[in-house]
Amino acid sequence: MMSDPFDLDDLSPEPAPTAPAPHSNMPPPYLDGLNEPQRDAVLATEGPVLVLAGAGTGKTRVLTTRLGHLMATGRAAPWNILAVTFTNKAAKEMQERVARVIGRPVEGMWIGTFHSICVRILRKHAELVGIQSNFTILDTDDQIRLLKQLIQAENIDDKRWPARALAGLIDRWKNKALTPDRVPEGESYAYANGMGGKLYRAYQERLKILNAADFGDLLMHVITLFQAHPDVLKEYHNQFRYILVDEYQDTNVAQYLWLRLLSQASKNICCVGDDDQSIYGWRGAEVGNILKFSSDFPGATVVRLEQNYRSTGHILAAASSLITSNEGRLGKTLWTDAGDGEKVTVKGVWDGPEEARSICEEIENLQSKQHALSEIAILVRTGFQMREFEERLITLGVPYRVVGGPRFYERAEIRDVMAYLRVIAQPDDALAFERIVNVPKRGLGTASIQKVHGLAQSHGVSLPYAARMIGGMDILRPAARNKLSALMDDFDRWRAMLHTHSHVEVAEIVLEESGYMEMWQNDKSPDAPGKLENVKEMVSAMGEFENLGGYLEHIALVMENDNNDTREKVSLMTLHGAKGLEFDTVFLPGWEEGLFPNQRALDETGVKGLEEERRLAYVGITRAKKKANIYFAGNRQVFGQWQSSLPSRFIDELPGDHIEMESSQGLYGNQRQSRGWGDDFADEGYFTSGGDKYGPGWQRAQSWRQEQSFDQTPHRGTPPTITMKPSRPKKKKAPAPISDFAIGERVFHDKFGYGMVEDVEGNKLLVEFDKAGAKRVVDTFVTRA
DNA sequence: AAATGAGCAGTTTTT
DNA sequence: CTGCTCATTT
Repeated sequence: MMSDPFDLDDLSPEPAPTAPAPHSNMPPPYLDGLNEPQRDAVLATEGPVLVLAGAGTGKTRVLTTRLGHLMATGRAAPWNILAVTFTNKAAKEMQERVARVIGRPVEGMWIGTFHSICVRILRKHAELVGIQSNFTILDTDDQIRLLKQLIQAENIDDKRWPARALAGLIDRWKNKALTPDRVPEGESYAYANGMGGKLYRAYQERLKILNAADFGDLLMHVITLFQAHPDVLKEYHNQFRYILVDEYQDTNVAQYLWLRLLSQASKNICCVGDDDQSIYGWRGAEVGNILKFSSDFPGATVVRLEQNYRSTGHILAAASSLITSNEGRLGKTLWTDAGDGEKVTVKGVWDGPEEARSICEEIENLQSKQHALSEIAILVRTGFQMREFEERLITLGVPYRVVGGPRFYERAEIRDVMAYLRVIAQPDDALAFERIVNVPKRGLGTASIQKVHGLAQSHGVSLPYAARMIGGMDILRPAARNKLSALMDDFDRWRAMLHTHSHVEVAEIVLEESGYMEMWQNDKSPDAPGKLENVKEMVSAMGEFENLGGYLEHIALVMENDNNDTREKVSLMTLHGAKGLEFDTVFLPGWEEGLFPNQRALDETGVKGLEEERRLAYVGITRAKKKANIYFAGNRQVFGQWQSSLPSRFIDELPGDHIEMESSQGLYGNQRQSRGWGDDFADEGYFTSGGDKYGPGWQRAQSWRQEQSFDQTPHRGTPPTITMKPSRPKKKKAPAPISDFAIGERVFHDKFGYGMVEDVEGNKLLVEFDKAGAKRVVDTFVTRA
């Protein structure tokens, strides 16, 4: 056992600060295969360290090896280490990979998201910040509903001043760790003529009464706690000797303060990040944090990881060159020894639908060449772009998955079930009670609940408590009163069952007896079956938890929708969702001015916004291991309006040597003479800003525009779809197997819902869907209804 | 208290 | 063109 460098059992309780490595004459085996800077990053254990880890440079490997190294050399016991991430996924991955490095599961190490670690700390010291240890965690939905009540209580027109806006404002304050009394005077005026601050204060008061905290509070309360109670902070100083932070470029002010407080004694803080991949500025992330790391943490060691193990040369060159257009970078140049590979292609197409056809056709092509679908991704800038790809993929019968749709726990049905369970677990949970008091419909509408609210207020009791009181009073109409009393009795009965039944059984009984399951069973909408599935899945997942409380905490903070669907699928997601992922082949559609860079980002934050969009482009390209395909369309339907669009300025910024310009078939060789586009756009002054305006990228885009020599004026209603349609060679496919669906049959489709088969052609069906209208679908995508 | 219709806004997203 | 909220009906 002495030969095991990770033998933690031998650790003395007070590890010597500079314990020698177990094999002092020989580098420990876990350093094998690390390059020079990676080793530096692992071995620089003491003092502040910033690891600038470019895309695909082995960041996670460095992080986990570093953790292993700290333990192997006896510098720290697992519980002396705090490792913070942003997402549960990242935390989980780190946990697993550390286990792999040290060859056994890690126990006692604090690995988790900022939020989950804060909850852990807060549960211990909640009273010191004015709440109780069993506080509930509110999500955005609860937050909005609560704020709405407060806004209405102040007689503010919630149409003019939506609760959403106030929630955003409060979030921004919390992101900066500004408690109500620290909000700058002027900022209060950003909402309802100066009511912002007052409402914020009222909201915080209300949360205390409800014994609840929202996501922002989790961090802010811990900061307040540490600032007001140095003795508590000291406990954590003693415990956390080494702190590691992943994705440091995404931290906000509050997180930065939090980290500074925790690291101020040991100074051993290691932050890993990439300023070029900072894409969350709009939600409070401060690129500034990573840019000023060295001055924030004096004496910091900075290590750059620049050797990329993911992509081939042309891809890296294109991305690197693009990102140099940004100012104020820490500077990094990715390189690879993997060879040039294929150039990045840039392809112009006529319009959105053609873009979808072109990309999906290429995907079919790759599929026929035995490329794995799981190694192909379509990365869009905004959600609405997904639709045309989905439709196209469905028609072609290419399996796909949408990554990062609505979170599992954000779905209405999941939140309903949670609310039921919360009311059972915590009888005074007013928000949960309010959510499900009339779900399913029990004749307890807003009018009745308003009266219960009134009673609760006048007696200073919780809403559920007042609901129980009101049964013996003459406030509600008898019908409503009886319904409410019956419901309250049900709650008591179900609660009592927790002593005699397992929590899974109780959940099943509650959902059955409350009529909740029945409600969805009777629902004829296309997504009702899916919702029932989700509910069942949720209940079965409960079995993995000891008790209801543990489950509720998990679902509030951690629940992820891991699709345990392992079928080969194309991934469809936003660029944001793609960060940290990689694929052999990546399609990047919609590189058009206004869409990408997004006009709104430009309007709202100007150059800052533009640079963030550019980083997003950089993230997009660097997801590709072997091939990146960029697309732009000349016309696009946005909100039902056809608009002509210009190729993105990012296309102009790509280096000519590393890209290949393609044009859609049939768009070449048009007889008509160049007029229109190029000139018009020049007139609009689009290409008149910036230095290298007439670079190779411009010429390519320009010549493309000339090839599109249609009789078309920009900004006109509908594009002339007629003669311009490129005549694509028809694919010759083997005759499709005959479907066993018959005309007139009722079918169900995951996406389009219920419908009737109108026609059958091979394995493709023409279905008239009740909601979605007529669609062509492949028979394997529908089931008999 | 539920069912229709008008009106309107409409990025990116984790916890 | 959606998909949602709110107000007006029944």
